[in-house]
Amino acid sequence: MPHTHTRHGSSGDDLCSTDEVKIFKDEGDREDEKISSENLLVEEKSSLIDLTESEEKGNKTVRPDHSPVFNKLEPHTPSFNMGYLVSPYPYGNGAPSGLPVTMANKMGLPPFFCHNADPLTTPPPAHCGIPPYQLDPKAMGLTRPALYPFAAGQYPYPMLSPDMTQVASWHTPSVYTASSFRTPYPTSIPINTTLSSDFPFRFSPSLLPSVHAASHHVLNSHPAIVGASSKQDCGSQDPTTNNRYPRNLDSKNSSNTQSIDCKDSSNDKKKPHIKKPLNAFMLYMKEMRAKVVAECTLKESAAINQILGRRWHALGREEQAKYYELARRERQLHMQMYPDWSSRTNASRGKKRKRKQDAHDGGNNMKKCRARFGLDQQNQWCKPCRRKKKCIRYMEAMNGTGAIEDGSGIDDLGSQLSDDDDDDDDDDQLVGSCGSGDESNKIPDDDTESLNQSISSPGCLSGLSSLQSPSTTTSLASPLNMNINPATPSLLAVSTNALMVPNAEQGSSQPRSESISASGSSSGSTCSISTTPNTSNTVSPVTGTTGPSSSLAHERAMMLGNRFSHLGMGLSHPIGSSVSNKPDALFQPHPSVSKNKSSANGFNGFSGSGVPPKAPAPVNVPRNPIGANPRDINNPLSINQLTKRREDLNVCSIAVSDSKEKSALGPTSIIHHAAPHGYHPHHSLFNSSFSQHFHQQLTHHLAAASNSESTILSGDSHSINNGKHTSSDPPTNANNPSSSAGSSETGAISVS
DNA sequence: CTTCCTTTGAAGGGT
DNA sequence: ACCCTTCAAAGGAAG
Repeated sequence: MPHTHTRHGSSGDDLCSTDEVKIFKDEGDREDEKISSENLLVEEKSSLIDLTESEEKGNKTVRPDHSPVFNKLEPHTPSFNMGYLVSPYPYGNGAPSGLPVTMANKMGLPPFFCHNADPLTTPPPAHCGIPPYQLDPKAMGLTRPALYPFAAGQYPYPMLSPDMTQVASWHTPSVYTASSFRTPYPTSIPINTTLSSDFPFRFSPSLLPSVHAASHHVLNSHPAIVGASSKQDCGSQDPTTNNRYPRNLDSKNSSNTQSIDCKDSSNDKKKPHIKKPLNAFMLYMKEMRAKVVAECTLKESAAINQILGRRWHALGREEQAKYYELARRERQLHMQMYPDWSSRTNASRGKKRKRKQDAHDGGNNMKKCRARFGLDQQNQWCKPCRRKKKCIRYMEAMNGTGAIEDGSGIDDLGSQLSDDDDDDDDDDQLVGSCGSGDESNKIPDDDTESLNQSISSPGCLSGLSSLQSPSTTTSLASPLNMNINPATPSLLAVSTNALMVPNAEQGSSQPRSESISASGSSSGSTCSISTTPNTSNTVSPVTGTTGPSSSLAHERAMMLGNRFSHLGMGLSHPIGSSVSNKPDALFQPHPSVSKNKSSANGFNGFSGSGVPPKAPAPVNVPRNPIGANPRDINNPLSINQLTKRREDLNVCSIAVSDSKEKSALGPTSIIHHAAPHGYHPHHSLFNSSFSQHFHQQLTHHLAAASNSESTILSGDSHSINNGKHTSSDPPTNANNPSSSAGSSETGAISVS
């Protein structure tokens, strides 16, 4: 519900786009009220409302005291709940932790977060073993947790000293030089210094300290502006702007948007690129990214984002509410700062749009590796190609976009198609798995297509995930559910089913077996992953026997390993993880359904299988929000691939694959087996043992599987699922009555 | 050097 | 009203 589909058309008038508030209004507000004593969130909200109203009335300059909250920003006010006296970024690397102290506590931020019990002094979470530096209270004003001392490109995890440097440089413009921090609001905009206090964390991180030390920072640093001043490139530092801060620009941003802007608006240099205010999730991401990076050793943002997305869903409603609140404030502030600004302004960068479209049309290079090396040599494919990200997307584009002119697209399409029929087959299956299937399929597939399209996500994979994602239907905050199968624990299953079914039902030209196989092998998310090429030929996906067999099997095994590792990894919640003090939603048996948090829903899937049957199977287990389900195979494959631990698994999986084929079984068997063991709250344990276990299981299955794969699969899935997930399976099966193998696999997948 | 990837949410435009 | 698209952050990877 966070994103209840309440259209904000009017949002413009109503700055407060109360969407979030509305969202949580029912439950969230109540909860907030409950906890209001703690964090005064309610007050804030109300104050915000007032603020908003008053603001709407037109006084942008006069806002100082509107928000008690902001007033609370007063550095020395430990009680402050929403403001960020401390750098919002717990990590020296600049990852924001916009969480208010109280929030931080709730969210389980590491103790050091509140290190001296003085929020102000809170050192940047030297998460990862880096001892929090001691702040000199005297220096408080000056000192600020190393906010952005590092180059954006760096995630200097062990960032420690930065503080010192930062402190030293605090007053110097250079502070922001390399910072990822955004540019300040243009001074042109009349900003009341008091306003500084009003800045929500995103705006304020650097600003907060400013309350004491330098209000001037405030004036200059609105992150939203990627100012014309930004890079030297444009060379046009806005004269009006304080020169000291022009460099605040995020290097990346500056490079990207900026350059564009500069070129485009070379004429009007002064037009700074005003960025969109960050939404709740973005704020969350910004804050948690570093943490995730540290935990997972991932660096690839895409993968990290996937994890973050899961965590976001796993996040308690309250916590989310806070972020929504922050986001709302930020929007408000942004509105105030730039009354004339509209997203369309930035949207003017239609170029990007065109580019994307072009990409869809012509992404020749998408299959480059494929075309070049062929299926046989997948190991030589580039990583994306292996993941089939683009390929998938491409296919989706083809299918989704009305097959792109079939004939017309012949250039690219034709070439590609011609290039790799094999690939296409694969992709087709992928597509099929994704639900779009062939054009032939697609045509009839209104539903499917709609699904795909509705899924804004570019890739099939993402599509699935997004599909899974409550956001499309429900949000985390929302009681999810909404699904076909409330009971279905597995997003994947759901998504898969949803996508798949239409094809199957519509009697697509393709044999159902294919679609199933695709789903099975790929197991959904797997669209990307498993899209193993061979599936096209195989009657049953499971049968690794057909086709590219060894290499494919090998790769598939790897994929499985990766994915599986991912279960342990990305999702794994490090014990020490700051994500939440409260039992990790992801890995805890479902706390209390009573709590009725959406987040709770998140784990159901996992808990469902992972949690010992003893747990009363929530009858109506809502569908897991995207990523909420740790076992969601759909989740970031890339994550696994990027992870260290993954390597181990890969090795295992590889070995296994060498042993031969049947990787397809992997997912199912593995997952199911894992489940029986029950979920170990200690994810470390889970991880470590998990890989071994995984390997063993996989081996076993490989050995045994040769015979009765389908049988085993179905058996496993059902046996395992019988507890909570059974419900999930049935639909799948029901949907895919056709092939036992498919169903079994699907079921297996659904487990995840 | 630019774009992609990936996530969710907000917002605007189009139908 | 609904759907679709773009953009916001981030940083590695690929083109």
